[in-house]
Amino acid sequence: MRFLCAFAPLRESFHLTAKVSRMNILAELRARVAAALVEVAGAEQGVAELAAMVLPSQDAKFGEYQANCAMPLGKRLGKPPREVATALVEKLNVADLCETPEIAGPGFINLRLKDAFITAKLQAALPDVDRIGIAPVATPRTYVVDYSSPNVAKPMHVGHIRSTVIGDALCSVLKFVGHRTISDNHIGDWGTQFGMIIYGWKHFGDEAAFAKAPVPELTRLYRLVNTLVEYHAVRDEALPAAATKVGEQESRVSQLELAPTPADPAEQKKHAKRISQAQGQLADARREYKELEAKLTEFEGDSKLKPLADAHPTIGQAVLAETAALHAGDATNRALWERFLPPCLAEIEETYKRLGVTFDHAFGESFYEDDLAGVVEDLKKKGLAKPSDGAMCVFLAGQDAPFIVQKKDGAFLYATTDLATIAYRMREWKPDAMLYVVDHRQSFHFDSLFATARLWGFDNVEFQHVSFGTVLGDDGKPFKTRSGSSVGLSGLLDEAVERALAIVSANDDTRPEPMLSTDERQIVAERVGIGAIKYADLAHNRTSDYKFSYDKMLAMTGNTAAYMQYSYARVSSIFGKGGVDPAQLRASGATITLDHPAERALGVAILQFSEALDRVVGDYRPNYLTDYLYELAGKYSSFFENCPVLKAENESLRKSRLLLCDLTARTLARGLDLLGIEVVERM
RNA sequence: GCGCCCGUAGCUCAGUUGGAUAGAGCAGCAGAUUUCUAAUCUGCGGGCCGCAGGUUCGAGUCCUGCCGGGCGUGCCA
Repeated sequence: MRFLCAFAPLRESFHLTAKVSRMNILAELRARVAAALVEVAGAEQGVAELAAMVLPSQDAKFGEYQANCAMPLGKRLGKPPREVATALVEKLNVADLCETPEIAGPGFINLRLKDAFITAKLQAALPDVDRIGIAPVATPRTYVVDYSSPNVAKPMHVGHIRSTVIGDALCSVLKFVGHRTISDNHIGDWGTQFGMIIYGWKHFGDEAAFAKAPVPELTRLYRLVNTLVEYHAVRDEALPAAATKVGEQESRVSQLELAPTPADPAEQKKHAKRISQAQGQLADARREYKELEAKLTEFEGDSKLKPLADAHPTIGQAVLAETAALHAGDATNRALWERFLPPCLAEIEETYKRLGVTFDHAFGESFYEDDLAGVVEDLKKKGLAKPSDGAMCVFLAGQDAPFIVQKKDGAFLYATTDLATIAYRMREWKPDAMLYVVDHRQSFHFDSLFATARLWGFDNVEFQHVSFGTVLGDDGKPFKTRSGSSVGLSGLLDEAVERALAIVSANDDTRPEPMLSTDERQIVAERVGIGAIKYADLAHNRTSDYKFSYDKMLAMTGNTAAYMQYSYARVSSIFGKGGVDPAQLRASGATITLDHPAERALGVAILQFSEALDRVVGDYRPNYLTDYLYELAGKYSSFFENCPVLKAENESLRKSRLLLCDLTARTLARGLDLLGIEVVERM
């Protein structure tokens, strides 16, 4: 399992071009600019790169898009940028899309879309109910997306949210854009944690408790064994090691303090800094020692645990032996494993059901059991793996630590399983890309894994560690319960829904006439609560850590699920209020006109949906989509404030605006759907 | 020690492969409600983008050094 990133994924521009979907406005403008660039400068000037410098404008006064390529091109050609810009504009054939391009500042080319073009595009999107006019990519790629990957030995917790939610969203977006996706939940069902459960069952198992509620019993065993193993590890290894470290730091500090003070002021400063750093490290070491000591004292004061620990002095090794026996085909352990696995999987499935997350496959680690020995053999045969300190290791250029594929006791590791998984996926699915949505702390593992896989022969596939940061609590430290254990996922969802219900009810109660029945409130609360957790996760840049806050994620203002869902409900309600059936309206031949600036801005925003999706795919960042949706909702609000719809001045204007509402609603709903968030018609 | 990541408004966070005057939400202040759902909207104040150099027509963004924080670093996943 991978639950437990940090380098940003490489920007592989050669993949970007292939991944970009069909002709949205931006892609079209880039193509037009590219053609002009060839005429002005010739094909050898890096046309694609220059054309990529057509970007959406940041300020409406510059039009909708701007081409920034005249400056660098001017540099290359040794001509004034404005002159180059003028030449480009002369050759630029965009009359069907834009007003006459304007040159501004040092050589920006500002492009303002024609109203007729906007309305034509919107009109074309109208009948396309599901895709809102977005055609699939011309050259689909095959993506394997590896996400969630919980450990079956213990309940899912807060650490699984990001992988599950981000992975699911990326899969949906990739698929919608037109790629082939294969989602695979690489469940941890074959590692050391199972040795713990097996050992626990053999010594502390309660048959009756298991019959009554299997998963809590297994969780109890896991926690118990884990505690006992930890006790011995702390007492015999960690604490002595911490003591040694304190001693080392003490002597280092005294050495530094006794050393003569350098005469040179700069050296003096460095010297003082070294001392203060060493002192800081000494304080850290002492604190760590005290913490371990306190842990030990607390444990030894526990009248139930201490005797158990004494009765199982070699539990750490015994657990590993159980794991090794399972891997070696021991009949008893195998039978236990087969007995324990189904209830664990059923429990996990419950959570996925609630989250609305599905997978094409859930090949756990155990699926690759039979392949592991062969993987190591092959690596040996190809000279990639060699023995070192009794283990089989792959030594990689530029890395101090080897990639260990087999332990000295013969057991395999997740490195082995991951390699077997890659081989399997390449053989069966022949993907163009393999995405691992796993937290940033495993970046070293994936660097090694990918490097090894390439050496092994899988060098014609894009490997991506789609890493993400940690979910933090209010204190800025990893989100934990007061007692220091990780927060269970299902409890987290419960609380979000509970709080959402209170908010929904309180709001509805303030109405002169409550709008929602008790049942409806419950449904809304479920969608708002779960949506809040998902959206909060997706709206943050995945590489940064973020603070988990119910209050913030459930807020009705700002970039939250509740606000987005509210926006959708508000748009939708217009149809009910006006007695308008969207399908009939679309078929009625009514046309869209753009008079008010707010209408125009909304129309352009709707057309830019596919650009947002392209950005998500390009960088594997769902927050680009939440940003887009938030902006779209903002544009709608502005439109809603300024442009009466049902009370429009005349019938054609009313219909035009209703069509804009329809497109907005569908875009919002589709966007949220791609993020795994459900909408409601009323809230 | 080495490697990776982060440092943006009082707080929580964005920042489109280097673009024009660095943006949201919250909090603060001032407004809008006989409403198309006010769970909303409008406006104001608030920033040596950690510090110092460098590259560039142009740097929050790229390079170097420093300061501060997080994570990782041979038999867990």
